Amino acid sequence: MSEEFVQKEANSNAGRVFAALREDLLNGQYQAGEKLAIASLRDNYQVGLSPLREALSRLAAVGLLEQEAQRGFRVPKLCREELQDIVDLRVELEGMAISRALRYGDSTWESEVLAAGHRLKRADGEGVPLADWEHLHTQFHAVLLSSCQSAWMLKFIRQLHEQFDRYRRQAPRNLAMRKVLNAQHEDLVTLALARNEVEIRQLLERHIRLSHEVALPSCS
Amino acid sequence: MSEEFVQKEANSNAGRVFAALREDLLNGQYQAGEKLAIASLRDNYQVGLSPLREALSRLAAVGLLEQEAQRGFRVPKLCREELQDIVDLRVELEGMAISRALRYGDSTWESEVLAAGHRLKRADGEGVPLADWEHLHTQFHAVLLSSCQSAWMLKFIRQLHEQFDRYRRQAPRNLAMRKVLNAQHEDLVTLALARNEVEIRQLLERHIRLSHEVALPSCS
DNA sequence: TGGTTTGAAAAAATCGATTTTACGGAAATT
DNA sequence: AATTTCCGTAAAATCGATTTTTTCAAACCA
Repeated sequence: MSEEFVQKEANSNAGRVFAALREDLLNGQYQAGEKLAIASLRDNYQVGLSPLREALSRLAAVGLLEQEAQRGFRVPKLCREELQDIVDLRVELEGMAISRALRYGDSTWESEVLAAGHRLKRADGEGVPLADWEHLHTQFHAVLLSSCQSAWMLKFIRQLHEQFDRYRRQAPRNLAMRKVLNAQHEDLVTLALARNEVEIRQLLERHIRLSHEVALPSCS
Repeated sequence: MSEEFVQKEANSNAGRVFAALREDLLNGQYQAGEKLAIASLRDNYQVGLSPLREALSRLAAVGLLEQEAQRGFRVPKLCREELQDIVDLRVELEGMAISRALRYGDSTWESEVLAAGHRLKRADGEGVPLADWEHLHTQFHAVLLSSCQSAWMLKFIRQLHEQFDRYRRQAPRNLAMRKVLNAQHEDLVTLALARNEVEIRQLLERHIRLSHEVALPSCS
């Protein structure tokens, strides 16, 4: 997770409970479709109602929760059609972003891509907690596109990744595909440093669509 | 404005103050860069601190406000680079959306496009409040893309329109360009009903980039 | 019996008071 | 004279109590 992000959320109860709830939602700690009992959240996360409700409002605003007036908050359901929507948009937006990232990326970006790829590969083994790998994986994809010079594109892509992770982390482990996906991460680094736009776009699309296959079983 | 939207926001103080603040922010009631005094907002909008802070949190989550921990909320500045970013993304996303809208739109969609175009044209005259025209204009563009079958694309486009309006509504009136833009709305209806994908994509891009010209003076 | 009304319990939303933190100028130190 | 420290004011953030709304089951009526 990026330092600014931690910094930004760490100084207030509202920020802390937002980050904690977000993490738990992405990890499937709450059932899809489940209604959140505000009173028990208050106890579990050790905060008052005001910061808690602020966090819930923010999560609803970015689509990690649904809010019905006077009826509280609930976890959105998972459905095939939405997953397909998310994947197709990811392909389009990340395709645009990677092209621009290759165009604008400087040598600092190159070394960050290399470093993020290395950290991700190193964490692939057995002895590393899954949560750590997830963070490094998220960060790898973020760094890869970070030099695209479009703040709004990055914002939307980040939001789509969050949504996608809700699906992927619910799906059963698939070791064979995981192996292929990990190999693709290494190839992405190589193609990025080589500034091979055509091939990296193709590979990125294959990568996203393969992730889709992995995530698909999470829908009902 | 769509019925669901009104319905959704109208039942709670948090929802009402969110809608009201959003409207005022889009209309430039608050200076770009200005820090919002929460206490006076409480008086102006006649609500307590809890629903007010929920509304502010939501607005920050969608980028209509910036939040610094322990330092309250402030209105984001307007800058050329961000406007360019927003416009380029609008061209890409709305281009994708209009193609899909033509593909999936049925006869109900056709009549909605026709109706929205008619209402917009009728409100073009002198005797109609600007706020009404703005709503009809927003709705026209929303209806045009509504049949694209991608909820996330529509969500992002809506967000970009909000941001873009912050700029456009600050810019001085430009009657000549306004006339051209209004004519384009009529052509968009014609091309949509004719399902002319190539030409409507070109026109939509011209329309967006011309709006950009109109909005540009709002920066600095 | 099927459907509607009612009322108590539960949950959500809101409020006003309290606590915590940032801000800005004056005093003090180097 | 410039920088740092201190302290009072103002603002933001949080809390717990209160109000409002929903829920659901039992009672009631047709």
